[in-house]
Amino acid sequence: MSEKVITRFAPSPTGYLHIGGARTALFNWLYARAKGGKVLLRIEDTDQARSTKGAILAILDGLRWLDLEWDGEPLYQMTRAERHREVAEQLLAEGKAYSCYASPEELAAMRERARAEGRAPGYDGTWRDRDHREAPPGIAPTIRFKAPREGETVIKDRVQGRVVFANKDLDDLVILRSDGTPTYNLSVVVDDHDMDITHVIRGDDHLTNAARQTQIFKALGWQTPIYAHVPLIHGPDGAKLSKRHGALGVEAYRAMGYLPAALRNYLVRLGWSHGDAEIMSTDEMIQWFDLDAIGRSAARFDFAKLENLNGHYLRVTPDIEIVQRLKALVPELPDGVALGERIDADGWQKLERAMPGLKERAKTLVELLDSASFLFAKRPLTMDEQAAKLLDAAGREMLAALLPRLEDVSPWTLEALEASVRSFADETGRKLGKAAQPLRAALTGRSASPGIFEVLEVLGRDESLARIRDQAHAGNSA
RNA sequence: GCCCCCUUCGUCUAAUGGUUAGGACGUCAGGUUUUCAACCUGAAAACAGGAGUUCAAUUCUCCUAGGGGGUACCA
Repeated sequence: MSEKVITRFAPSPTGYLHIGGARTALFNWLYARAKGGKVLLRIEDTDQARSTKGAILAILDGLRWLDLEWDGEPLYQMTRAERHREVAEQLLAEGKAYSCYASPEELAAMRERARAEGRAPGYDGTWRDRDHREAPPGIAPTIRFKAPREGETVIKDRVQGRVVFANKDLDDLVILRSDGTPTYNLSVVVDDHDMDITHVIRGDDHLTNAARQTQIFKALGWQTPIYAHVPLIHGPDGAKLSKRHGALGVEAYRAMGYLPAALRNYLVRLGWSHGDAEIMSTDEMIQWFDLDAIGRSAARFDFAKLENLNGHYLRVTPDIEIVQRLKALVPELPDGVALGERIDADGWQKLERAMPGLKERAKTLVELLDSASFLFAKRPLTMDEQAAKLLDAAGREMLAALLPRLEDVSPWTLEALEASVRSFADETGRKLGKAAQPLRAALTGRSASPGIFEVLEVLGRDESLARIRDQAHAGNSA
């Protein structure tokens, strides 16, 4: 085995890349990068009935979006089925495995009986020592691993510590299905060995599997990798993650307008910490990450904190990058296609110019886009409830009075506009807010927006004046 | 049922055999302000319960409770 650290992320392609999987991938990636090693990607598709092409694509896509590039080509475990079968045959030949002719019905009955009698529902070992000549005809057997019945199996885990399983509690598991395909526990052992995996970092739902795999490693005379079983992520209510709260594919987070950097930063702090560090760059994560600082208790998923982090990353991301991300995001949104058509080249330019004021205020890209909608709105604007309130008689009167002042502003720059409006407010004995709020309503249709002078400037002279006239005049005719 | 794991503010977590148990998010109250955010200041907020070890336990041990995972010809 090489000295170099080799980790692997090994998702099964039976669904999207969920948030727990994403964190596992991140931990594997970080550890490999921290130690100057490699992360391999292995698609565990030995269950052909449940694996789908779409899931594989979603997983690869999710990892790329999170910017967790793996080393080398992804390995599809099924392509190694022949090798797995060889190892199973070897075990069989060495008397460390045996053929089992029990039918699914018999197994179900066996479990039923065990439950009724209050025993562990595992396989009872019927065919372990039974003569093969008693095998029922026409039945393709499974191959079962002959697990040790006495003693204990100990796993030394970098997160969980020393965990001891009594061998009597671990039954003889199927390593080769009756159709000759390998099952998970065999494939994992063979591939982890053949791929020189040094560290297995995965969810602690695999803790029992670690014991079974250790037994197989031993039977094969191979050295086990170093294990690190990370606690799972729960939903906000402490229960298992469900679709309603967080057990979404990473693409769902992308569609909700989260930034990969924010999601990574959020996930790395779920179960791992480095003193009081909260916001950290990827380089810092790599520098600081280690297995020993991973906690042993499950964490709950908290959208509020993710949002806070996302807001932070939005504020520090360059404007042009945000525009690019929005361009990529828009088609994924509900009504996104229509929205995309409404935003022309000029619209995207306006968006970029308005970005400093917009990104300051948004928690997600979706929210940002929504607050930018005034940029693309067609006159006459529809007013939301708050905006309508601001445009009462006094508000409209103010606009009518302010209008000629603005018409005289030249050049149409933020500084000149601010000077003009401020002097207007001064001279007419108004607080700035009394002028700014109706103006904001007229220009954006809302009561909250980026700074009003930025809005005027980005909208441009003609559009701004037209929007103000719409409201000033509407007041007269009403 | 059986096996395994876990338990510090609402949430993520830090630290320690002797501390005012720290930080962050969220909440609340102020400040700033053209709105909303952001930002600044402050506040409330935790060692699951019970035994034991010890001069001393949040920290070590055990038990209980609660939560989670596993118990497939799934991974």
